[in-house]
Amino acid sequence: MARSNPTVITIAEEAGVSIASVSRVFNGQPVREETRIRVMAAAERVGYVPNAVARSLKSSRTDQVAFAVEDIGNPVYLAMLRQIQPVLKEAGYRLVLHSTGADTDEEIEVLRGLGQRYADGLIISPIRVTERHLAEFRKAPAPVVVIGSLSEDSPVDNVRADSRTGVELAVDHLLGLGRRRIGFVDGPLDTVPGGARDEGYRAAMARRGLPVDEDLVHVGGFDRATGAAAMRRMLHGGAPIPDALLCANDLIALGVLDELRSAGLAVPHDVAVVGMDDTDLAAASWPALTSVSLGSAERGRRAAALLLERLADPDALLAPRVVTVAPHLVVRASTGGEHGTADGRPAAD
Amino acid sequence: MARSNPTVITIAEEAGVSIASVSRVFNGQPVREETRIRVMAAAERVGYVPNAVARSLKSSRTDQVAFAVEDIGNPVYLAMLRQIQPVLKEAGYRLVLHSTGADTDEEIEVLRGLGQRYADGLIISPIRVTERHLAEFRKAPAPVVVIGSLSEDSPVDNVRADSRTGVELAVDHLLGLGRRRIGFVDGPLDTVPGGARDEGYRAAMARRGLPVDEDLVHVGGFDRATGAAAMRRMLHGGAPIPDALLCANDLIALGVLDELRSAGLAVPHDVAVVGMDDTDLAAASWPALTSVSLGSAERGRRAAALLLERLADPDALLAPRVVTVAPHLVVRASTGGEHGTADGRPAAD
DNA sequence: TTGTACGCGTTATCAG
DNA sequence: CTGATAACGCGTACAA
Repeated sequence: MARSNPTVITIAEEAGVSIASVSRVFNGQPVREETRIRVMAAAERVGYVPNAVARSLKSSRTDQVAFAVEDIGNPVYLAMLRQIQPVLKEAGYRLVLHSTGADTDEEIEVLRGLGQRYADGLIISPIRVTERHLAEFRKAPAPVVVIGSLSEDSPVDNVRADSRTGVELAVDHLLGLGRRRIGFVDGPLDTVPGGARDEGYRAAMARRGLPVDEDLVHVGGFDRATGAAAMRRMLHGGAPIPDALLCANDLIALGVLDELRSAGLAVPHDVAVVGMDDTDLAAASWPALTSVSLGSAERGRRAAALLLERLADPDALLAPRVVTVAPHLVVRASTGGEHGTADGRPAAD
Repeated sequence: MARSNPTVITIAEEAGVSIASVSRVFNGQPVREETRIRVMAAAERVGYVPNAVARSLKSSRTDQVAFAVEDIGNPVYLAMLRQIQPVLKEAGYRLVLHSTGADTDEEIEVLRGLGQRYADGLIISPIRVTERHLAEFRKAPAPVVVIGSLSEDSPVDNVRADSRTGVELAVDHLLGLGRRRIGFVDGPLDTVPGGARDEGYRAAMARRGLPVDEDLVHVGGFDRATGAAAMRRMLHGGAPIPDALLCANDLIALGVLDELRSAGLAVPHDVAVVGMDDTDLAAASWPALTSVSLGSAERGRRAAALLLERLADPDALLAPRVVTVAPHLVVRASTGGEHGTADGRPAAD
C-alpha cells in the first residue's frame, strides 16, 4: 500500500524547490508565501510526514522520556505514571515505559540503556538502591530523576516521600481515638518502602513514649496474605490482641480485614485498621479503609517537572535537587470516620 | 562530565582499525579475534554505546511499539498493558505509551503520528470507532492492531471481547440461583463497551424468555455514583425491586453495594450483584464481587502476539485477522459463592 | 579479514 | 529569500 516513503527530496521535486526550502517550511522559518503554498500542497498531495528518526539524528533530541518502575501494575507507580504522562505530553515528549520486574539488573540495564540515546531523560523509581545504581546515576549520559529516598549527597535529582511523618500521622490519629496497643505489619525491610516504614513506626512510637511490643509487629510481603497471616498470629498467639493495626500498604490491610471478619471482630470497634498509599482499594473495601497517602501522584508530577527543567536547559548544570512530598491521612470508616467515595472510570471492551 | 560522545570513529581511531570493523564487532559479524579484542577494549575504555537513533535511521526500524488507550488508569487497559509490556520486551521492543483522554481527536493524532516513524507498530484500544478511525487504519504506514470490536470487514487486525456471551454467563448464573427480576446498570450506550453490553443484556434476557423491565434498566456513567443512583431509583421508585443486578463494570457494582448497604438490604440474600471486568476492586469489596471477566489480560497478550507476527515479516501481507477472547465468570460472595483473594503486590516509597 | 565510500532523511551553514 | 552541500552516527556494498 505504501511505496517508498516520501522525503524532503520527493517534496522538493514535486514542488520544484530545493530541499532546504522544504525543511524551512516545516520548521516555520521565513519563506516566500508562494513557496510555502507550493510545498504544503505537494506535501499534502503525497502525504508527506517528516521522519522523526532523521530529525533526531540531526538534532540529537528524541523528544522521548523514559519512566522505569518495578511493576506498573502497582497502584503507587500507576498513580505516578498518570501524572507524569500528561505533563510530558504537554511539553511535547513521548513516554517510554519500562516495567523492570523485581530484578535489580534490569534497572541497571535501563540506566545503561540511556547511553543508546533513545530518550532525552529518565524518571526512575528503584525498589532498592545499590552502589551500582549510584555509579550509574553519576555517569548517566542524560538527566535522571529518582523517585524514592536517596542518601543526602546523591548525584541526581530526587523526589521522596516522607514515610516517617506519614506513619506519625497514623499513629497520632489512632492515639486520638484512644488506642494504645498499635500493631504494625510491614513488607521486606530491605526494600526502600519497607525499611522507611519500619523506621517510621518505631520512631513514632518512641516519640509518643509508647513501647514497641514485638508480638504486635509482623514482617512479610506487601500482599494480602501477609496481612491475614499477621492478624491470625496476633489473634491466636496468646498475647493480648492489638486495638489498632497499622499496615504498610492497603493490600496488607485488606488481608487484616479479612481475618478480623472471619474472627468475628468488629472494625473499628474492636480493632481499628489503617493502610498506606491510599490506593483505589482503600475506598473499595468494607469498611472503607483509612489510609496514609504518601502523595504518589504529586511525586510523579514533581519528578516530571524537575526533569523538564533540566531538559529545557541541559547546560544549566544545576546542583542535584531534593524534593520531599508531604503525606496526609485519608480518614475512612476503618477507624471510625466517614465512608469514602471513589471516582468514576469508564469500562472498556 | 561527558565530552562529545564517542562514535564508531572514536573507537576506530582508538583501536587502530576502520569504522567498518567497529560496526562488525558490534553486530556479531565475522572479525579476526584480535580485532575484536582491540575494539571491545577501546569501547570499554571510552564507554562507547551504539547510538540507537543513527541505527534506526539506517535500518528503518525503531524497535519501539506504541500502545494507545484512553486512560491508562482504567484497570482494564492496565491489565492489557501488563501483558503487552513483557511480550514486547522479550521480543526486543520498547513500549511507547499514549494516554489520549476521552478526546477522539487525540486518538486520530496518534494514528497519524505513526507517519513520523517513531514506532514500528501500534496497538490501540479506541473508546469509540468512527469513520475517521477506519480511514486512518486503512492508510496506516505501520502495522496496527485494534483491541475492541470492529466491523467485520475492517482493514486491520482485531482482538475483541465477547460481551454478549459474558452477559449471558452472568444471566445464566443468576437464573441458576433462582433470580428472575434481573436489573441492569450500564454506561453510555454510544461507547464500544456500553453498546455491546446493552445488546448483550437484552439478547440474553430474550433468549431466556424473560421480559426486560425498563424500570430495572439504568444508563449513566461507568462510575460508582451511577451505581448508587441506579439502585436508589430502583429502591424508591415504587416498582418491585430487583432480586439481582448486573452492572456494566465493577465500579458501578460498588456503587450498587453502597446503596444496598445503606438501605439495610443483604447481599446476596435480598439482591445478588454482578460486576464486569473482574478488576482488583472486585476482590477488595465486601462482599467480594462476582464479576464477568472479559479477558483483558489475554486480549492484551493476543494483540501483542499479532503485532509481533506482522513485525517479524512486514511483507507477508496477511489478510486482517480477528481474534475473539472468551469471557468467563468469576464467582464470589456477592452472588453466594466463595470469597475471592487478591494477589500480592509490593508497596513503593 | 579489512578498509573506503556512500546513503539513510533531516537540519544548518554559507553563498548567491 | 533560495539553493547546494556538509554534517548527524551507523551499516554495508564493494574493492582490496
